Amino acid sequence: MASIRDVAVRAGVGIGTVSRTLNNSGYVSEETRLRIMKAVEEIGYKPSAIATNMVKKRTGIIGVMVPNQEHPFFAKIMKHMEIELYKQGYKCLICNTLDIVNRQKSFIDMLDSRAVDGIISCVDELPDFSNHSRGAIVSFDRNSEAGVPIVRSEHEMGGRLVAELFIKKGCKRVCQFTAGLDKKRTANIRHEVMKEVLEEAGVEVISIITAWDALSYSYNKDMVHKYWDIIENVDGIMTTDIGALSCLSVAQQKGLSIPDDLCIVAYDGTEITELSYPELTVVQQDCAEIARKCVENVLKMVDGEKVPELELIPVKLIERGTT
Amino acid sequence: MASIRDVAVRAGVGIGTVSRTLNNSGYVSEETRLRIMKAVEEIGYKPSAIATNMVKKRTGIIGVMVPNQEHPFFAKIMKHMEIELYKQGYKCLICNTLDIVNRQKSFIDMLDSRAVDGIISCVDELPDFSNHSRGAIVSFDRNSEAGVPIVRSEHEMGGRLVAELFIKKGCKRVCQFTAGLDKKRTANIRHEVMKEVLEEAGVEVISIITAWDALSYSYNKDMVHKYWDIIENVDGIMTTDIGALSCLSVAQQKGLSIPDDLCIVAYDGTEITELSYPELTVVQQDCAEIARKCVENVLKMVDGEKVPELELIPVKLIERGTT
DNA sequence: TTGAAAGCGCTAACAG
DNA sequence: CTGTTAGCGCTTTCAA
Repeated sequence: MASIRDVAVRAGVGIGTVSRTLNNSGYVSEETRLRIMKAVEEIGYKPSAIATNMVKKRTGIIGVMVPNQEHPFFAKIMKHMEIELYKQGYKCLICNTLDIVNRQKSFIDMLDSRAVDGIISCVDELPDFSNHSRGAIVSFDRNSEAGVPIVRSEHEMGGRLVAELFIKKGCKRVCQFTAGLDKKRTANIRHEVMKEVLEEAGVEVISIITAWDALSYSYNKDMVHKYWDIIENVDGIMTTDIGALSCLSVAQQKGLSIPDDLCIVAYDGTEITELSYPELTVVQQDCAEIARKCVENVLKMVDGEKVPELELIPVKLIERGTT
Repeated sequence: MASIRDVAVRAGVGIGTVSRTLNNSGYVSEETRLRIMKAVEEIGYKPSAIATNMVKKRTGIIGVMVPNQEHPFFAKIMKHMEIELYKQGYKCLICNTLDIVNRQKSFIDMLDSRAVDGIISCVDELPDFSNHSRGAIVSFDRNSEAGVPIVRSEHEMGGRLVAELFIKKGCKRVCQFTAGLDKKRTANIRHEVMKEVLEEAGVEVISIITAWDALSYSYNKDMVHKYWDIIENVDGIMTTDIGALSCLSVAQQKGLSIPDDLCIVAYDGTEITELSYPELTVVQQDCAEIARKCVENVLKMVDGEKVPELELIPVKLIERGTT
């Protein structure tokens, strides 16, 4: 593999001059520039990114860690992150944690080994950072407890919007599937807030705790069947996209009329919610903006700048056919 | 940032010895090993991956290039690739081409600059490789024309399975949405074969050419509406998951009874096809196996081994509620 | 067993 | 304007 030295020899110049022309830094006479470019062309020289990394102590790579990139929400977020990183001249390395601690750990380790310049992470609990350089790391959608800056949707607003919609529709008994009501986990905030607002208005709220985040579509459907005796006795339900689609599907199968018998609201609002009939009413997270903000902040941290501890991205209620 | 030299000084040994202990290569006495590990611990030393790359001339990174990672099929494939690469000790860098040539090009360039050890690619036409080292690159699901080895589903079988199913169901007029009938594009093979088998059996086939691959869910629905006068006059339709879901949704909206009025078969068979009611009948691609094979082959190429020009992965027909 | 030395390919002073 | 030199942090001979 040709190196910068080969080019220098061929063009009859020093390697410094070659470096300067290639990087457009410092002065190079037009004549030698041409000679060098010709040599580059002739021997098909391509600079080694690895060697540049060595000198610059940067790889230009940001790692993105999500539970499962196949999940529509994460797939969408990641796509936008890659696009945003590309705009900024960075590359995007991925890790599906699959809720396996070892995977998280080995990914985080890449920060220490400087294999990546920074990390954008979405895991419930980051490993203990006490032994780590801490480096450039931002978290999104989940809490970290480790003093890592976080970017997330304004789930307080989301929960309130859903509650108000249910009230407007005259619902009296509402059910929500949630991974818990512990506010430490940011995704639970919407459920907690919805519950508060609804109960204040005299609406009964039933919270079913499940591993609802599981990508497994069949798991979601199983849950709907399992709790059907509850669901068929409520007039409103809120859960994530996949869960909502499962509810709709099972409800139709059981002969319910949507939204007359049951109002369904999907949280996340990825495109799959437009594929059912009727289309789902959703609270939509602004994935593009979340991604943009994460990238902006992690790159600031790479450059040693400070970033806010918390960034809130507004959500949007879109009323469609299930309410 | 502590370097191997700092460790050596602290432990009172040479850097070679430190390297040997850390990599478990060569002889090191238990005593000095302990001393070195202690020093490592004390100064919190973490080896620099960049420096190792420099000397090994490898990054341990494989690039994966797809049109759009948000698309359910690619999201699934990529997840399995990441998992498979992780198993083999490799990391996974992503690129959404978004059908932008510059993006493809700059990604492929990483092979030349040795920023990645190999590439797994899914684009219609790879850039001209005449100026490239060619390196370790495999293609999946799409043709390349560049002599790049390819891994893909056995779409011939897929097309035949769908055709036979339509025949079994007594369909007389079948419609398919396709990006073309040109067999050079591997995704078209199934459409071409289905058409042949069906016409041989006396079934009329209508092929509608669209940019059906577009992720845009709304685009898919628009197409269904646009060609509704055709669709309402056929008794069978085959297209990809998202297209099929769109058809089902619109058909239900128009009051058709599925599958009595219209049989729908989705090609790809990702999990979203289980979320509708009725669930979609599908031809399912084996994403995990495609991913496994791609990884296996690209890593072989990284090691200089030869791999087959073409690997065919069987598909599976799953009859559900829309046929 | 272990230390010293020679690179890996490039960038960034620095001296002409 | 341009060539030389000194590393970047690590692995790997090669002697000792």
